Amino acid sequence: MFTLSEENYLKAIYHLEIDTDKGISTNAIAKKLITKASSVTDMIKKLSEKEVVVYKKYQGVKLTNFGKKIAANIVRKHRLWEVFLVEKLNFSWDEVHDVAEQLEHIKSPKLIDQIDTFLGFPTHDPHGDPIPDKEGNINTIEKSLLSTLLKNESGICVGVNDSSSEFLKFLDKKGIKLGKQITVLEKEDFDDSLTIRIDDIKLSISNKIANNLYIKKS
Amino acid sequence: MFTLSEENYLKAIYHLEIDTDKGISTNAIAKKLITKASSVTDMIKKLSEKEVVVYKKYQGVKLTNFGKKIAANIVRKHRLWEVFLVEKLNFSWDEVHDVAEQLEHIKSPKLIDQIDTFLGFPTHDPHGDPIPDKEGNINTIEKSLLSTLLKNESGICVGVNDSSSEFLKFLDKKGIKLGKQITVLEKEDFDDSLTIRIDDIKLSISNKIANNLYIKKS
DNA sequence: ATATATTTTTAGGTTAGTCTAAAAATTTTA
DNA sequence: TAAAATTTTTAGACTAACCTAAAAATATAT
Ligand SMILES: [Mn+2]
Ligand SMILES: [Mn+2]
Ligand SMILES: [Mn+2]
Ligand SMILES: [Mn+2]
Repeated sequence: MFTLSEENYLKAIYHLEIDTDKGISTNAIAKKLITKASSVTDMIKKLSEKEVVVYKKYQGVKLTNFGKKIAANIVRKHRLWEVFLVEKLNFSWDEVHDVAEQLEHIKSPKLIDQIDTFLGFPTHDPHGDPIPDKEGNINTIEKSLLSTLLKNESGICVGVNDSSSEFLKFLDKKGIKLGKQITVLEKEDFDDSLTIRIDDIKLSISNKIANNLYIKKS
Repeated sequence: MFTLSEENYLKAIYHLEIDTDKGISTNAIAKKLITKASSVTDMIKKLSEKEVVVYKKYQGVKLTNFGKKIAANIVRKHRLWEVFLVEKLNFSWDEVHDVAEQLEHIKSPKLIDQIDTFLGFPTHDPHGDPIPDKEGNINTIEKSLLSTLLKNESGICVGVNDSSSEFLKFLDKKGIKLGKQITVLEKEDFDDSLTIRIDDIKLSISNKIANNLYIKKS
């Protein structure tokens, strides 16, 4: 069994491994968990003892298959709880993350199974992120950052890169939701801002926004 | 804000105060929490600093009004989660307690409000225990242990005194559920066992059972 | 290639929450 | 009411999870 802190380290490493095949550096983990590198070294040694990570001094860490499974299960719980909060308890998508950070640590296999059933086996969370199955497998779909689309390309909005409350509220205000069709009408070389069409409305958005929205091209 | 451990101490004291007006002894708390008296003394000092209990050496502790409110809120969360698990997630009444012990510590006022609404503002948990309102008030009803009923008295089964999984499963097997009408047909002086009628079935139950079932006389 | 900068680890400390053993206070018994 | 038993507190230690500061290793720049 893993402590709350150990679970958070595993999850952090799991998320960091999505972008790379190399070992995850002490500093990267420290940054993600808002802690100190020395604390990370301590914890990594413990996780290594428990055989959830492989660690060689100065080389960074990698999750073992066992570690990946543990981590994926925490992510699974996190995302299922987020769906539950939005679908059943009237939370908005910018309110669920912090509560899910707590709920993901509840230990009860039956509970999460029943939540999954109750929700009708959802495949994605409210932010468009895929929900791992019980074995830890995830179904990744082909998606591109809106900022990489060319003029006249279009697709469906399927996810966010930044799921901070501020960004999500901003999207709400602009009427940008998952599932909406978006077409790039103009790209400004000057500041990389875009003019897009969504719901037959023209919208001008900055590069920062376009860099945090995922589109499934169509 | 209170730690998980502090919350468990507050809840333990809260439950122990139901049976008495006197200060709650160090040993009683240690027994309830399955810990050592010395640990209790340590924690009590901390809780006293935080003004949730009043403590004088060797005199036991009492919750302050503030402490009572905190404790009642944890009990509220515990019982609402138990209702949720039974009503919405197909848990049986003997499976919910341990999960609720974890869920009661989740910090999100909105979450518990929404669960309350989602459940239709239940007043009692699956074991017949009253759910405190947001201010910490509970609605106590007049109830008697089945063992105290006289021959030919009857009433509705409204609660259990022992909510261990073993006892609850035993009740399931015998067909004894909350809400059922129970009539005492016989009382044996010899071993204080009872013959009762429930659903037009005659049942013989030991004093130990009768001592753990609450009846609202009618 | 050597000096400089950065990253990582080690060493030593802190706090929360627990424990055992012993001392002190209170309660019970005779 | 004095001795015995019990309860409670204190003293000192331990572990998990952090921290700061310094040392060691690695990476970068000239
Ligand atoms: Mn989240
Ligand atoms: Mn999410
Ligand atoms: Mn319970
Ligand atoms: Mn209950």
